[in-house]
Amino acid sequence: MSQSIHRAALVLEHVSVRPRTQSEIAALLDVHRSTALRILQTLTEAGLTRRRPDGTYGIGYRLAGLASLAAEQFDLRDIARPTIAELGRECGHTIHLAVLDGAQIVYADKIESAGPVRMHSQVGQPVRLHTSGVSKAILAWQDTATVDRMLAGYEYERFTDTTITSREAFDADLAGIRERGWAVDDGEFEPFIDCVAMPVRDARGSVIGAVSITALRALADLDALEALLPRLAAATERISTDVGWRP
Amino acid sequence: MSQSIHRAALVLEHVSVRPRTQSEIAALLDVHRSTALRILQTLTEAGLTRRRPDGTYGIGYRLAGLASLAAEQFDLRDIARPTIAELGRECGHTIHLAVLDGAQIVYADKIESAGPVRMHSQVGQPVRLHTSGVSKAILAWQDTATVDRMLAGYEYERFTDTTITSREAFDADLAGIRERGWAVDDGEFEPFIDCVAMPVRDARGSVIGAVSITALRALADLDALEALLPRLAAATERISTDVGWRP
DNA sequence: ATCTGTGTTGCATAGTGTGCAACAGTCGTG
DNA sequence: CACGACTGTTGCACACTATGCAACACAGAT
Repeated sequence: MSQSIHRAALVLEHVSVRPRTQSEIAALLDVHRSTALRILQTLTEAGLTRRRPDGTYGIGYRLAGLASLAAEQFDLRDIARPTIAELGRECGHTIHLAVLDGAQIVYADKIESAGPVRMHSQVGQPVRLHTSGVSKAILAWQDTATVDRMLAGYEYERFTDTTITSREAFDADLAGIRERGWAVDDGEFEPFIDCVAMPVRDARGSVIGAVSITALRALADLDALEALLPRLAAATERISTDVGWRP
Repeated sequence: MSQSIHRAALVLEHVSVRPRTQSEIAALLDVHRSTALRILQTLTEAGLTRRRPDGTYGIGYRLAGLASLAAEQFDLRDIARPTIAELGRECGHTIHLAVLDGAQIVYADKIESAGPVRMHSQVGQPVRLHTSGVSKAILAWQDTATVDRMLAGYEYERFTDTTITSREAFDADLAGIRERGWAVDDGEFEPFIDCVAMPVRDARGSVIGAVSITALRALADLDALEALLPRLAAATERISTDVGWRP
């Protein structure tokens, strides 16, 4: 590993939190002031940091430019796949990854269970917003304007006795999800198929996706699924960390 | 300057365009394969690059995370100020910088001319969309949904004989702007005050702002302002480059 | 089975990144 | 206004790290 490059990366971490003076950087890295200056000069020449008018160093515009250029490479699905595969192996149920994709939520990935039942959810297809755990785990943490936009004209079609059929009831459900940190689908779309779901966050803490564990009630009822919440929490925290979120 | 850190920055530039193999990186940097591997290993450990399942290296999620964390530091106004100040000195007229700010366009900065006339545009205030050069230079390159959203319910108030007073005429004007690359305000808000404006782009080429040169017609008519277009083009290209755009 | 290209590792050393001393500039205090 | 403290900057000697090399492992093509 390259010590100099590692130090440069640490500089970027520190200045991304807030702009820092050269002496602060020297102290944080435990190096001499002249060493800090040279690291900052090189990073600034590359556009990764910039010297602000007040003499502090902040993140440079080119760093944002690089992230933008590479936007197509950031596929949550790729990064989440090993983690949800492991979760599927551990608990033996169907695992879904869904992502917020513009104004809709789509299934991004799916780990089929080894059991006799196949869930008919399809990767790439939109998620039904009012019944599925993943969509509720995403919507619960979106701002009101986004939720309003996504639910404008939405039809709360009844599928089973537990289907939510009004915006008021849906909002109440989302409030409960925010409170406890996870969502459920209590046979709301198909009788006897339940799931639990938790959100995936990006670097800024915004919810960009969700992962769920789904099972036929005869194999694992909601209590059994809720017992898996610690594993689900570990998986979504791992995925969030992998895409840049820090607790 | 640190050669190692400079090389790391070059690696980031190259892999942001598209994912690359380790050997490609070695060739691009003109270093040994083992050197390229160690640079990539250090960047990957820091999350700035990541090794994809196919063995190539792309930009890492943490880089996007750093840019997100630092989003509040990216103030187009700060970066544009020296360039528009120089443009103002060179041509002796009033210079405006406007930015796309959510669903509106606002004046972000203004360089007053040394002449007797003061434009009453105010930094921080919204721009009148159908008459000003900067707003048209921004709107011309927004997607239809954005333009529709911004112009929903908009009142095309007539101020002078040249004011545009319909959405159809406005759209035709925007089409002309796209074709020639710059916008004008031909006394559309106040008689005898004209301007030319050009767009500012971000790293992905999206138009995020515009710069204009405004003058009293008695001092510089539209022909005189159009003669300044090369200087205006150089200024907007400089600002765009400074915020990460590459031709 | 063989060849080629790519990825990886341990190691010696070329050469770079480092800290130091000295200097310059700024700001607060008396 | 002078002084001290702190921060920023530069040239330089050298400590030590980043480098290329050789050797090896592996995958894919022939």
